[in-house]
Amino acid sequence: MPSKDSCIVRHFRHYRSLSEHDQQLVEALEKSPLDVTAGSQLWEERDPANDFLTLSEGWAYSYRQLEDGSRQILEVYLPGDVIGLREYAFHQRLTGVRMIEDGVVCRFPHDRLDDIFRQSPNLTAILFAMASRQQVLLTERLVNLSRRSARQKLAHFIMEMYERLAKTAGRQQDHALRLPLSQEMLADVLGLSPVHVSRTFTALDEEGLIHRSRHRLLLPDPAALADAGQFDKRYLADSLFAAHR
Amino acid sequence: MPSKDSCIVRHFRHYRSLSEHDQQLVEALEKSPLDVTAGSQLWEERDPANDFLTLSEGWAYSYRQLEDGSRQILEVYLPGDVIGLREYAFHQRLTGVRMIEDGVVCRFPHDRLDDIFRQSPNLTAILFAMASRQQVLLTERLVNLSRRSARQKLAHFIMEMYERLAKTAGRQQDHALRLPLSQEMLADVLGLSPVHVSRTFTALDEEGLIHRSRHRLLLPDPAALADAGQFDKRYLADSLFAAHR
DNA sequence: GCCCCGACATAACCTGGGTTAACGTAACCG
DNA sequence: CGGTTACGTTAACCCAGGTTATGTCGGGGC
Repeated sequence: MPSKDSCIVRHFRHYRSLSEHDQQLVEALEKSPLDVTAGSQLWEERDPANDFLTLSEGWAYSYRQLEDGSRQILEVYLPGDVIGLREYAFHQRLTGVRMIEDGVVCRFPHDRLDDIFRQSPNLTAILFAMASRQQVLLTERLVNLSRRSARQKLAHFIMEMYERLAKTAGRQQDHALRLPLSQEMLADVLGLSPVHVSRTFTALDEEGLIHRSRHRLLLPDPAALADAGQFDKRYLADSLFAAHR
Repeated sequence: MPSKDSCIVRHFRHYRSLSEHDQQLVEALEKSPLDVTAGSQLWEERDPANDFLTLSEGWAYSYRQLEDGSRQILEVYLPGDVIGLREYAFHQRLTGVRMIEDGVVCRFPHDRLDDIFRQSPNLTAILFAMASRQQVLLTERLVNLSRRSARQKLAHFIMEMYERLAKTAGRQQDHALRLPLSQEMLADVLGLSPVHVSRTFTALDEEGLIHRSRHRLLLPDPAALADAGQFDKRYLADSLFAAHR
């Protein structure tokens, strides 16, 4: 038993406090940690879908590969996220998942989720909240993709990452973030070409909205960047009332 | 008690069989049916989010209104769908929802869901499967929006509706569907301008991939249309194994 | 029968971002 | 320390789809 809560347990606690029994159930999900290296494939489209992953360390992403060779990145996962909830009702994976950097993951089977449904309505609600949150993130990404200009897309995505990281890392109000994505990956997230990502980055830089050095970004004025990207953080404000009874 | 199952109950049964008690729980969700007219707003962005809707009759859609006046339609709901699962973990609505045609809906509070979590792991799994399915639909729409041409987008959307309707209506293998959406709404679904929807419709028509009369569509060769839209129905193949134990 | 109105069609013109391709630059490696 | 490789930059050119504007058609009211 770890002296400090794992990031998964912390993620669950974000929604509601856990009973002793709940905590044991959650910790059981992390029984078999697995080291994975940057770029390694956690699963592939059409693989049988019988389990989920908890991401303990490192970043990951899910994507769809299209017939014409292009690729759409659907979601970027940070430590603490549960991967694969999407495919609970499917027998095949519909998306691939890869690590962005070295990290640690834990697999647990769909059946384990059914155990939780039976044993803890509290954890069930938390998991439902996580699914809800992921759907909302996806919704916002969809809007970002279809209705915003390249400049807005990039600004919005940076702000999303900035806010999500602030939450995980406990409010790093330092106006900076590490974004370990290549411009090619950003292009695949935002539905742009890598070339145009570069152009847009340069433009934001020249306007003084961001400052770049390697994979580190400085945001001199996050509010201005949020404005440039029509970023409204309400969609990240997920929470759950305390369990009644 | 209705002599025939309601479409909600049928939707639940699609995933797994229901015990007597389960069925009563589901039917309780439809206690207060409400007639609603075409175009009426079921909820608005920023409304307090304390309940869900079951859609018993008619079509509905959810959307986001952007600052610049444009609108993105996120999802089209058909009879039997549960609306609002997305916002379970939020206290505010993040999207508006409107009826496309006259219909019947039933509201039930978030708390009712917690009751279900406590009383029926079986129904819980079904609801989780529904959330999973919705996330997958959203994922596919996202890919459609960001990576496909206007022609592909329209063909894909028509095929999606064709297949979804086939499931609800019990395989209407008649190569036809009723699509009660104006071209303006289609534009807002597909991230196109109404003008270009018209152009694209005409093009598909001239190629003989579809045939139009009012809101009725004929698909002389669904397979060809699916091909034109890179439509792969795997993402609609949601199901759940029988409950074990 | 005439007017109105909303939904769709068609054409001319414009633009944001794609494409291609050449070039810089940094990290790594033998 | 020169070569390789991956990643980012910059510029020239192009096109899918947006915009604007005008026209058509069908249905409802009177």
